[in-house]
Amino acid sequence: MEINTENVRSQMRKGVLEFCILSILDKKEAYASSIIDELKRANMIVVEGTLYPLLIRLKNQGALAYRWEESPQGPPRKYYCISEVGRKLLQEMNASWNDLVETIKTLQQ
Amino acid sequence: MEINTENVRSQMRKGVLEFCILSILDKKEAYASSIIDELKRANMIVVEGTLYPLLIRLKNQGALAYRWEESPQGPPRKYYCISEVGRKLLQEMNASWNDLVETIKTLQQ
DNA sequence: TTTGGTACTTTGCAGTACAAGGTACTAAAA
DNA sequence: TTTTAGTACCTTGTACTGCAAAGTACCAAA
Repeated sequence: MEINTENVRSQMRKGVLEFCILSILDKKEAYASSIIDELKRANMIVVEGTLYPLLIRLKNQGALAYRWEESPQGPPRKYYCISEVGRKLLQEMNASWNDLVETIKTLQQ
Repeated sequence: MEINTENVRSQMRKGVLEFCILSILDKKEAYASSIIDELKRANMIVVEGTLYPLLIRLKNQGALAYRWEESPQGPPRKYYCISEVGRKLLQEMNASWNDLVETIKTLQQ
């Protein structure tokens, strides 16, 4: 078996992606492609097949809402925004993330 | 659907667990139960059914080796220690982790 | 010889991310 | 008019990871 750096990173992304999406949408509403662009800028590569189901999942949980908007070019866009439930979830994720960072620090001493 | 804090934390642990195990074994060799104890102290709850397969996986990848040792009480223990391959893997995981922490910081600004 | 504690192992399931392919709308080029 | 390129959304099947639950085995004390 070989060591695969990409897989290591991919596995670490698990469970953090939702946190990232909510963080992005906490600042301003956005549609899928623009979210992917922002994640890319932050060095977090994510593909469509990952993001779309995730957005739908969060919407079904009541953490997000969306509205359609015409695009200046191309098909209409689905703009997502965070809800009250989503903000609450984001707070919990923030706490969980900070705990995890502390845990790792502890283990490395 | 309900928001489940435990699930949030559990998902975040994914992909980080291997990193934690390697970090622990990088300091000193240990057997499964003692690893679980150390993780618990660091606030990272992990159960046997998770840890044992993970240790076997890492051993099959060549990242770990083990030796049997008699226990003062009870059945013999399987002491694991990190290998050269494991150290290399740990270095990569360290880099990936630091990148991820930076990424999250970026997204929260 | 039975009970309780320690330790290792396996099987089946659930959740997440990815790869790959598909649909549909718009506008510009042929 | 038809074709092509670009944008955007969606779905299906697969791989990997962690967890719950149950099982095996060793040892010592009651």
